[in-house]
Amino acid sequence: MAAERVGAQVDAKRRATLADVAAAAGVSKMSASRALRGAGDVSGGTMDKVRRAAKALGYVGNHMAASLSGRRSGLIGVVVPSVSNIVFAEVLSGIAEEIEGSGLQPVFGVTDYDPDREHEVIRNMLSWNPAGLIVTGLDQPEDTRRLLANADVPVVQIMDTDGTPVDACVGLSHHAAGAAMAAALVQRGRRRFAYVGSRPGRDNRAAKRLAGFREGLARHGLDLLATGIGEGPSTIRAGRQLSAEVLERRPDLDCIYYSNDDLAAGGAFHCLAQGVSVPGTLTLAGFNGLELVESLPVVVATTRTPRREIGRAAAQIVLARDRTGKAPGARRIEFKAAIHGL
Amino acid sequence: MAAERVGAQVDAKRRATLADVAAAAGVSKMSASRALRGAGDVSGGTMDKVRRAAKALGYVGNHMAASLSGRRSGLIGVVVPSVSNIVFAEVLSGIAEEIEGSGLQPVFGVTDYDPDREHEVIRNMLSWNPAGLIVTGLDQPEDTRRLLANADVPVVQIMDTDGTPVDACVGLSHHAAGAAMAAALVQRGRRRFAYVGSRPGRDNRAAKRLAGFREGLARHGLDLLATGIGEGPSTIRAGRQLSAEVLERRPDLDCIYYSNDDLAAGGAFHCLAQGVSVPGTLTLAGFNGLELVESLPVVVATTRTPRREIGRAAAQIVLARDRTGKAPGARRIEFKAAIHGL
DNA sequence: TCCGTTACCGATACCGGTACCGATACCGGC
DNA sequence: GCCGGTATCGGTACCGGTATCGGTAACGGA
Repeated sequence: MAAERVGAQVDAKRRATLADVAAAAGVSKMSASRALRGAGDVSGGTMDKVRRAAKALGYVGNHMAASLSGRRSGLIGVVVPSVSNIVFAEVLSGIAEEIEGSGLQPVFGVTDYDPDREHEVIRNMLSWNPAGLIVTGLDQPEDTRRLLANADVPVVQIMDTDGTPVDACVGLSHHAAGAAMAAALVQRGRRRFAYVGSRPGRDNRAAKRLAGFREGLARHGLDLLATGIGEGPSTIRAGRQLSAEVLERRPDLDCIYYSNDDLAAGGAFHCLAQGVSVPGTLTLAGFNGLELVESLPVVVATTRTPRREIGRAAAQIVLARDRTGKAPGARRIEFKAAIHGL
Repeated sequence: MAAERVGAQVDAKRRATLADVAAAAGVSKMSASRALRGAGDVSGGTMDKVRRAAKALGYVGNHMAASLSGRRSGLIGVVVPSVSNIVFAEVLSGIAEEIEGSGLQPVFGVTDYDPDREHEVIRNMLSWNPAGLIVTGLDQPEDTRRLLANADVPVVQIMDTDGTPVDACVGLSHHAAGAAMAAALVQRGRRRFAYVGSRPGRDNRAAKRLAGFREGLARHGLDLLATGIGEGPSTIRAGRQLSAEVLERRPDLDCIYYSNDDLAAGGAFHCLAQGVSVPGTLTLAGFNGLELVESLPVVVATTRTPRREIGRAAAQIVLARDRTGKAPGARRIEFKAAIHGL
């Protein structure tokens, strides 16, 4: 008894389907499908009969069905350790920017730096059979790598290039970044170093930077005089606290290298509060090149990382593969990390 | 010629399907399906024959098919104006936290504060027929509201409660927050106010705060003596710059209210660099309660907003609806915004 | 012994699209 | 008037799962 309402919402509740649109336009499902997605072989007349019908019915389409039917999925999986970290948020932002208008949608999963959860999240992503997968880091355990390798989708590992990607990678060498910072600091006359970081073992890119940093120091016969390692997450507050502790233990330091800019900002705040002259008496160096650090009222060194660009480049690789089918394309994109504030 | 390899990967390339698993386990697709997702009516024996087969084949499943077939979709759409803004990133984080383990995946869209793009993004989300939609803000244009209202999915509008939600909303009253901050500042003896914000017209929650703030001042017969409005995004740098400008025009100010904490932090940095005593000579007030502001070496007032909790609450509403089918549940959750630093 | 339950399983019909390929109509050229 | 070609269209068979429901076997009670 609701069947005669042809032009209106087909049924008070049920969403209009392609079949409804086709019926309303008086053509077949196929023609409607072709017309709506602009695939060839449709006459102008049919075209706008269908368009009109679709609009009248408020047709929305169903990506699920489209993805199941055609091969292409329209979803791109993004796996990051954390979203509340501005660094990854900006990567996401770059990805979103790049795929804007491509018809793809980013779906994300958060691992919280836990390898098991990462495995689970990736597995879950795969079951959406996405057009591509962007995952953070290069050091997945073997079973996760297998999972990625066997999945028949482009996989881009981001942030890091110190290692061998499963498929493609976009990022920078953290080892080199650490070493470069050490070299630059030594060149500026710094000799008495400490390192401040947090949650050892969770973020192995930070570990690579530290390793590089120590090697850099070692090349000049130097080593760290102290380290301050926090248990909690890398916050400004933690940076402030750890800096205070480390400086109390070794008041003779002339430089602190932080595992990231949040901690470094905390160090700067500590120095501002204590009247320690930065970078004169004490030089501080972080990592990431956050806006925060670069606008501080004192100069703090940092390594700028092109987060948005990494996101964009990764998305580009996926997009390219998605269009060309299976072209290998870029396998490894390494951005150079510029030191700022020295 | 590859057909005889039964126990191995079915075909070098093609992913194993449920049918493959079922065949390998010697049961029907249905039994395999039931076994794998733990839906009742499966014997223990069948259960692990299937489990074993699935593991042997490296079966991953296909959410697309499941979502198309069953009614439930497994995707939850999140629409935010920006991800690189830590505020929204934390909301995302709360959402991800809450739906962890529920089998749902968040898929996000970025509107960049553009209503047209928002409409497009929401439309696009809808075509994934998600289990729910979480969109930022309460002030969508009429056609977007219709789109949301007609969609047969739970819709939660977040961040704001000053207005009428399409379905449900979770957030806080920005108008009240602005007014409360004005009252608190006046009570602390401040009289000569300026406002610093950016990009007028883009962020209408900021506009609501400003309106509330002015009303709060008006209640004491006061008004803003100056405003500094930036053209670009709200960055620390912009805050620093705008603060300098406003103070140059009106050196007699005793308080600046910022549209958010990023700008306020910039103000604090300006004061630190210029040796202006904060909050003695000049009181600064921001909005959001970012960690950054609360760990500054000077005290800056701010309104704490429960971003992660907003995300969680919104996700909870969607989850509840998803399980119970169509229970109305909470329609409006208003968090109180606490002032900090005064 | 027979029947009603209960527990488990499988055939079938979809879900809403798209790929593939065959059908039809219309055209110009011979 | 017939033929081949081009431009459009539609029928059909899926994509890979799940809901539904009917069927079978095992089991307990009368």
